[in-house]
Amino acid sequence: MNHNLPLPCYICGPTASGKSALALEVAQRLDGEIVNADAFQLYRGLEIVSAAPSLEERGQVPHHLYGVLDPAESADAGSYLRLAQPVIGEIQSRGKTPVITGGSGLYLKFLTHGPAPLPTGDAALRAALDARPLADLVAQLQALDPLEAARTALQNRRFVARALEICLLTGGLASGLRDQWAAQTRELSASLRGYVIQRARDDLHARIAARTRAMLDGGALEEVAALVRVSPNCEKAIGLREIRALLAGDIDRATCEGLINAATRQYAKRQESWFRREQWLEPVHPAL
RNA sequence: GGCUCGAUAGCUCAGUUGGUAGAGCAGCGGAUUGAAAAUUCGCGUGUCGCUGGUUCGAUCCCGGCUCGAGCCA
Repeated sequence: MNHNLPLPCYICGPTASGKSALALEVAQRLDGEIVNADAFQLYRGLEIVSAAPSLEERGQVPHHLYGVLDPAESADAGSYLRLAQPVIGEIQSRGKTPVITGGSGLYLKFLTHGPAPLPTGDAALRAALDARPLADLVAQLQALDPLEAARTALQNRRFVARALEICLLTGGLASGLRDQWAAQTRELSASLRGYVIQRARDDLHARIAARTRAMLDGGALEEVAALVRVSPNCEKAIGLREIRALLAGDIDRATCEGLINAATRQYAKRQESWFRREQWLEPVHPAL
């Protein structure tokens, strides 16, 4: 590691906690540039629904990796890492501080702790695995890699299929590869710096409700209506399904708003769980 | 005004032939290294509308009251 390069600064927190605004402040103070770490703000044409920074905000400080993917493309933590690393390196090489901000915990984790030596997901294999009963997958994983099976939440189809996928793709043991990564990543947190925004639940929920309303009033319907081809990956953005149902006349506006709020609150809760474990993050409690 | 039905968790409701009650959703907590705004695990949070009566014991049975829905006037 080159110690002359500015160390990145991470700004984390649940959705609607005010990450973009804080990142802007930090970037201005540190002479930095902002790098997106949000799985959905990567997509073009999803700016409103994904609550990406406004053009006005982007004008104040250079922003990177916003709207760089077509909605028809799919992404994953690995492809994000390959996208982000050169951008971050380039910012550092110019003597600027990368201010990395976003709510996608797994993507951030790839950045901070590196990828495990595991194969990329294989769409065809996944389709084949998805077609089989969970009990089958569990039995096969237990046969191929009993240690991995013991460590896996066997009710979670995703996790079982992924573990099995690794074994089948590598012809080896998923558990062994994961151990390798765990060993090399143990001391990394010490050299990281970053902040996590923490807000009282009531406050966060109020901010979520206000933001949802502003989205629906501010062009989200038109944005969703304009989406043509959307990858299964991008399809999962909160708000897409709900706004489509509204556009189709299946639900009314109040119902749509309520559904989006609930989904967003649940997402925010999962994010808080994730970031709570990242003990290297320093909590920040913004004044209202 | 009369009759009927309903009133149980934050919401929608189930249930107890009388022994203080349980589902879904919401909520809360957890897991989580290539789908992650995904996926998944755990947790019931309650003056059973109010008030008398019967009973060893009432959320349940009976009377009255209040509120809501419907029907008849």
